[in-house]
Amino acid sequence: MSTSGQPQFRYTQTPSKVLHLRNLPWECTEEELIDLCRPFGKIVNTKCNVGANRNQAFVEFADLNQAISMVSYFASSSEPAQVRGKTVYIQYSNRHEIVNNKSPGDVPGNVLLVTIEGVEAGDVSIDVIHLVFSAFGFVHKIATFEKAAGFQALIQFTDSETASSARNALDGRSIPRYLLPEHVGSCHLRISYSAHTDLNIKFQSHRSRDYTNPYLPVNPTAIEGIVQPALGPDGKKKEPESNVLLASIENMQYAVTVDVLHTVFSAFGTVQKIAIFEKNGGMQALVQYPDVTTAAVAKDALEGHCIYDGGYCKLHLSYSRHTDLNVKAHSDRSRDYTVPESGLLAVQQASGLAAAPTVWQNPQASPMFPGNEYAAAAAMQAQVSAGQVPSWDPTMQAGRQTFVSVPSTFPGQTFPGSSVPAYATAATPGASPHAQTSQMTPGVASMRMNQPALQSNVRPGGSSPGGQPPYYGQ
DNA sequence: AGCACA
Repeated sequence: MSTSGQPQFRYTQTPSKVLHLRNLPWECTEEELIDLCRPFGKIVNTKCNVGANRNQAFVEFADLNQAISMVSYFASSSEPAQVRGKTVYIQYSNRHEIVNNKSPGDVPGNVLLVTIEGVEAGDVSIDVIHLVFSAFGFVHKIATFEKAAGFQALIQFTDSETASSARNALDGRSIPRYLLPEHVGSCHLRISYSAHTDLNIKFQSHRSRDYTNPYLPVNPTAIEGIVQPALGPDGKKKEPESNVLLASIENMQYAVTVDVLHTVFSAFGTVQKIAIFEKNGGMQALVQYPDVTTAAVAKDALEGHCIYDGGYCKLHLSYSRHTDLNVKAHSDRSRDYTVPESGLLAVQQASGLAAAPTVWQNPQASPMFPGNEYAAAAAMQAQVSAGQVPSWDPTMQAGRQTFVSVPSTFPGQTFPGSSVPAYATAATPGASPHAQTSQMTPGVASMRMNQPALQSNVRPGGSSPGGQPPYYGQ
């Protein structure tokens, strides 16, 4: 192996339509780069701020001859190539195309996604973050959260120019030591752009702030130092009740889709919204009912039971801190049943249930969250605990079905004497068998859906469900 | 002033 450590520079370089530019001024912008290169041809790609000093760049021309013309021009010119008065050295790159130029996080926006490496959430207060980023302009909102990647913050500026200046100045830098606790070692900021334009901050808390709205209520449970979970009679932590249940699914041998969950949870009342997300390699879901009472009944009835026989897809339920999920109306990871849908609408109206378009609070919730599930989730409800951050993956949209059938071929799925479809459809929110909930007690092997009601409804997808009712074994 | 990204 060559271990000299000295790069072997080639003095005769193979022409490439990609040019390597050095000695650029600090944080040279793409615009400055393009201004320099544009006279020689069509620029199809760039990569700026490359190298340890971020003073190198690559430019890719559409045509090799254009690159050659630029190199040739400056090779024979008495005036060197310059940016901001600095001489720029140009040579052919040793690669022939620029790859992976712009990840989603490189597309500028007014909201930054900041990962603070090497710290825990408690080490960097939101006030410190605010202080650091306010140097570049008015910070509108901040939402912080913890993810596998570390402690992260979404920081909303007025515009992408302000956000860019903050990013350019702070990316890769560290928060000044005097702002941090003693025990914190290095703490580098990794900054990219979020796809968000406006964060949805519900409370002022130690996790989230909205500096544009001083009257926003303070979330008492989210204030640092006041977090003291209520204790139940048995002395165990008692989580506050909620109309939204957090379901974690254990031993998930089979697919658990939004539709499966809707079927299961509709047995206890109208399911308004569902969001499925991954957590620590497992699967969790948030299920929203209209009221706490219904959620409580569902929680008690379903806790510890399995969706499928054989101990598969065992449910564990707790109350979420959410009260109103902000989810895509139709995706394979989430569903908002309060949003009228063609086909559904007719059924709902026919059954006397007003399809209330006013309930659709978040027409903006659908747009792209390119892979930034943490970001999307954070904005969903900024004060949410890290353990309950829903996410969804809009990239999965392409292959989604409107209604996915419950698989009908689960081994060991016993349901004696029943061939009744397991479907509670999105069209049957009113068909929920409250009257039956008393039967839905643990220990009962089969906890059936309201079968007549279910059968009376036609699924929008039109296909005949081949599945059997979910089985709630112990 | 000397080649990114995963």
